[in-house]
Amino acid sequence: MFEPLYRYVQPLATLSIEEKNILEHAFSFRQVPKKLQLSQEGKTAKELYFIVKGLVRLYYTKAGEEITGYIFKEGLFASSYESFLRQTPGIQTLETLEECSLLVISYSRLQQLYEEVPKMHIIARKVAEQRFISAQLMLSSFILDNPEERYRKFEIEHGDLLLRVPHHIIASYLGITAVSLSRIRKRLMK
Amino acid sequence: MFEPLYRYVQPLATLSIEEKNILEHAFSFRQVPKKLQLSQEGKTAKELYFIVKGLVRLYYTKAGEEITGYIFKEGLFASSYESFLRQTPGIQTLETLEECSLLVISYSRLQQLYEEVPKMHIIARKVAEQRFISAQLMLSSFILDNPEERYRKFEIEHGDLLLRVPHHIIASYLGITAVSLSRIRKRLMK
DNA sequence: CCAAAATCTTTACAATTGTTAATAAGAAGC
DNA sequence: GCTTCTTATTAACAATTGTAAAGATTTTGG
Repeated sequence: MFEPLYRYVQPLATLSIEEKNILEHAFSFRQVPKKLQLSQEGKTAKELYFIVKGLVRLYYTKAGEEITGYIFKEGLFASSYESFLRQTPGIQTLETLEECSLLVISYSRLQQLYEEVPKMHIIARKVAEQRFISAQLMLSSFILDNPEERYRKFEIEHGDLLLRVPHHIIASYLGITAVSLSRIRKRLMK
Repeated sequence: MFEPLYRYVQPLATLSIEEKNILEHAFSFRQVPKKLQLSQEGKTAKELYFIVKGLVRLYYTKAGEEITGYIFKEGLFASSYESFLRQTPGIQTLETLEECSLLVISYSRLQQLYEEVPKMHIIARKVAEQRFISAQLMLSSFILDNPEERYRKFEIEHGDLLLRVPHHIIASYLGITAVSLSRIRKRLMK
């Protein structure tokens, strides 16, 4: 159950058996159904999730429409980070796209974990740095690439999601409409 | 000289006089001219900069054109983060837009600082988290807003830069061409 | 198993942006 | 001071995207 988490954390810092034990008691396992909202727009996100199995998406609401900001896969931490880190109401909603197996930790329990395992600061720093690099990479794709190029890169990096996730969700993630995505796909077929 | 740095770090963690002393010896002061490249595409970024005075921009090169990814103002840490954090060659170039007063620390010296002042892990974690939130905010503007809205938000948040930075640089930062920016500005005048 | 909802594609038209080129004004360098 | 480079705007046209609506197909839920 904890193997995927260790596979993620291991390269960031080496944990002793004792530290691993504390870690395992800090997280709780939770199985959740599809379409469950883990945190909601306007509310403060109280938990951080590590995805053992399943897909979770983060979205914004604009003019009644849901605009996807990120799609979290297995083996990643997922959260409405802005709200979670600041512990203030945010504008993001976190919702499962599939039935999910999650490892869950609350904000307060995480702060406690920082005290108990100081090494967690190093891990959290590196996780934050990685997330920042990943966000910057996505950002660069928006200023460097046009929608078609962005779709092509998505296909290469996350081709599996094209079969697991509705296309209108992927379209909004790419910053375009479902109609435009359909046109791009048709264009690239030939 | 170190006041702007403390103003930034203070809210993240309280430093003792001793820790401040170590910090001040870790950074060196450097005055640099306009248009100096602090780190270059294809090379590994060796230093992290805190901007005491001046402006620095980070850009990508595509088809011979410079596409701006970020504009760093006074009171911020600036670096080609991807390259600096991973210590591998990156695709970003960091260049001053004005004459700058900088506090400089090398990668190796920073690692040493982590050892000497463990509290630096906490500070670095929070800095990384803030940068991540800021990158995510920019990202959300690309999927939620059209270029015109993005410009309006830029005007509100960074209106001062419209007078300090050439518009074609701001245009590429907004993900549009200088021509399109000029049209948007004209449209909004009326 | 069936009705309702969700998904994907297509069409037609409007709006916006990109591209290329030309011009004019301003700043920088010698 | 003069030339050169940079910057900002505008025009004209092509290409792309957005919007709205319709239809076909698939999936979902009871």
